Amino acid sequence: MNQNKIMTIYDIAQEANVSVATVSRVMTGSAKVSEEKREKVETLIRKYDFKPNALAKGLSETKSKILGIMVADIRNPFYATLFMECEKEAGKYGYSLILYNTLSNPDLEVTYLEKMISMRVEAVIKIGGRIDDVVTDMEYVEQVNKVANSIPIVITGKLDGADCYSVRIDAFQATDLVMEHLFSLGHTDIAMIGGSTDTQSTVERYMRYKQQLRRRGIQIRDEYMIHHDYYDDRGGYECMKNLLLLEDRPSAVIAVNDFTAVGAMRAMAEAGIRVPNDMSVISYDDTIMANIMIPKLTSVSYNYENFGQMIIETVLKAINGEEQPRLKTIISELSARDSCGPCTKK
Amino acid sequence: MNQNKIMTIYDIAQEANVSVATVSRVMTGSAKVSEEKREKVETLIRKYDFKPNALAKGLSETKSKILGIMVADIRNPFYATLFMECEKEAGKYGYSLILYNTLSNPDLEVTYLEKMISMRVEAVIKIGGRIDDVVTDMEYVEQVNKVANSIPIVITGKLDGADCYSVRIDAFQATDLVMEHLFSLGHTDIAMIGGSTDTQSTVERYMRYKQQLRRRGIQIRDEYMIHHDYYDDRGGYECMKNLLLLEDRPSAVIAVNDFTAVGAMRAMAEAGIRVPNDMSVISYDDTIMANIMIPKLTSVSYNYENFGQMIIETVLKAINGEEQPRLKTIISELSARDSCGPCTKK
DNA sequence: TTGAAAGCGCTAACAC
DNA sequence: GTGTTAGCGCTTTCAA
Repeated sequence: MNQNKIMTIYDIAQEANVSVATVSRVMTGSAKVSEEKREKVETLIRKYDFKPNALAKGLSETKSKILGIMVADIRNPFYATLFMECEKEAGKYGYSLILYNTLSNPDLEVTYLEKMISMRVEAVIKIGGRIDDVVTDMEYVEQVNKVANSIPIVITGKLDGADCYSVRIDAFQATDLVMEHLFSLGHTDIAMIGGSTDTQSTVERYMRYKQQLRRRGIQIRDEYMIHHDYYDDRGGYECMKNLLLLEDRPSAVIAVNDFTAVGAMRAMAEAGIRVPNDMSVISYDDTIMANIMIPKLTSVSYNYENFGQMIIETVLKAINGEEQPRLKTIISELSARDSCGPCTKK
Repeated sequence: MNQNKIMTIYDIAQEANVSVATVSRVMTGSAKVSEEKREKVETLIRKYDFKPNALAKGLSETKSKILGIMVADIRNPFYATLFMECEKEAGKYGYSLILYNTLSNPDLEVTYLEKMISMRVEAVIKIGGRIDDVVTDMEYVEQVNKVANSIPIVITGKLDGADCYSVRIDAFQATDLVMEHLFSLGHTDIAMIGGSTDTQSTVERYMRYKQQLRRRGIQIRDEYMIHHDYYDDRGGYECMKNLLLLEDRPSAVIAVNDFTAVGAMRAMAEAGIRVPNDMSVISYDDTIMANIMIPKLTSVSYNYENFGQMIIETVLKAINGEEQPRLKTIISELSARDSCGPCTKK
């Protein structure tokens, strides 16, 4: 195995007694070629299973046909699903995706950004991560903008001085869905748990949550809002532990993502609290986990396929220099399942 | 944004009054350069934030510094985790990963294989997928071998005529762990569910399961072995539904992966069967799901970090043409958690 | 040390 | 239609 001479168009051209230009033409279909020569060339291509060198092609055309995509952690089903949809859509246009996991490591973000530049990816897609920090780190934004200067960047977070396109979930609309669902079930004592105060999308959820309570004339209780640095099950577990310390417990709990809900439900199970009989749980993202839990989680759902398509569409337009809005918005739906029930609190 | 002239070594060379060769030398450190010129060049590099074109570099050196990786479905935490570890390890050596999801679509597998060749990835990593089919599709293997002819391929499945390197889990050893654990808890009526008869690794698990029963003089019952085409929670759910139809139910159930276990546990919950009091559940892969379930799943665990490292190590050696075994083996450990208990069946 | 120039494999402008 | 050739941006002999 390994090493049986790799073919080039020169080899093909020679054996076919034509010029490399002709070979190139039949490969790309960029110009007319006589039936006869085309036949000959195509036969050889098949014979040798010739695959043109994408690096050379990329170099020559100054387009790599590669997109770079950075996610916080591909093990999170939210990211994985979105990645897949992006891949599917990008594939239709001949693009391949280089994936980088930043693991929320600022240094890695920068390192990877540089790698992508070197690789001459035609656009970078950033899903989550530092760009969504509430307090904008100007130094970082500057880094990003330096890149954006030559390569289009599409993010799923907020903009705030960053020179990118944004395709993001409308956190307000999503939260309205949650609140209305809970209200319709008679809940008024509602808590919100998980998520960091550093993350814009989280902050917006809390903001809207408070607005909605206020609108209904329901008192806002600080002890019903519990943040956590980690968006994993541990975070949810700890938040819920704290919540359960309260004398007057809520009848419903909103978790900022499925992971958090999962952790919360563990804490509840340990405390002998039944979902949804004793307490309702609702969350965001509608990942695979929502379906897996017992009871199944009611969760805010996005049309991931649309989401991915919109990202890629934005990428493509940006690459082609087409005019388009800087900010596009994804609206959510509610996947009502089994973790929410009527308010039973007297 | 977009387009402020991208620099090349020519631009740098010109402004520094040196030749491109010199610039190249300071970038790669491939040869001595006078302190003075080096300074000048480095200053300019920093000034313009110059990043060399990886495509040109790749073309020139005929090495892309890219690895292609094909997984069945990145949404499966098993694949996601392994991907991440590979990325981490590959990054140490300057490699980036292009990820492709085959979604078990044979056509896609071939398409992606071709893309990788074009991209001149230095090696391809295949995790799961058709190469692990029990009945070897000779046509497909031929396809693979044609690739392997010029690019090293590392798989996690069986070989069987495929000209690749394999880093795989020892299914026998893993299953021994499972059986011993169950035996030690007093179980003898043990079922195995999920997984397709088309998949080698699954078949091996069933095989060893039977061997172990036989060894202990326990009767093998066909109705205790239920296969399913899908390795997801639905598969597990349906298998368990069937199992529960039985008059004489097992006291413990082995699921071929966490997903299957999860689905099975749903069916059990619906039937009012408590885990582990009424029935024990154990599975393979120890993904995030194992930790999330209530009760937490006992599952066969691999050291994913080692796994990833071994894959990359194999890749690297293959790229460098170093001699190495065709088959390397990953041994498993058991993560004992809460889903298995002593046998309570009278 | 340093520079000139060939070469990596492909595309596209140009001339025939 | 078809071939020649000049890039694309970098590395690496080969001389000097």
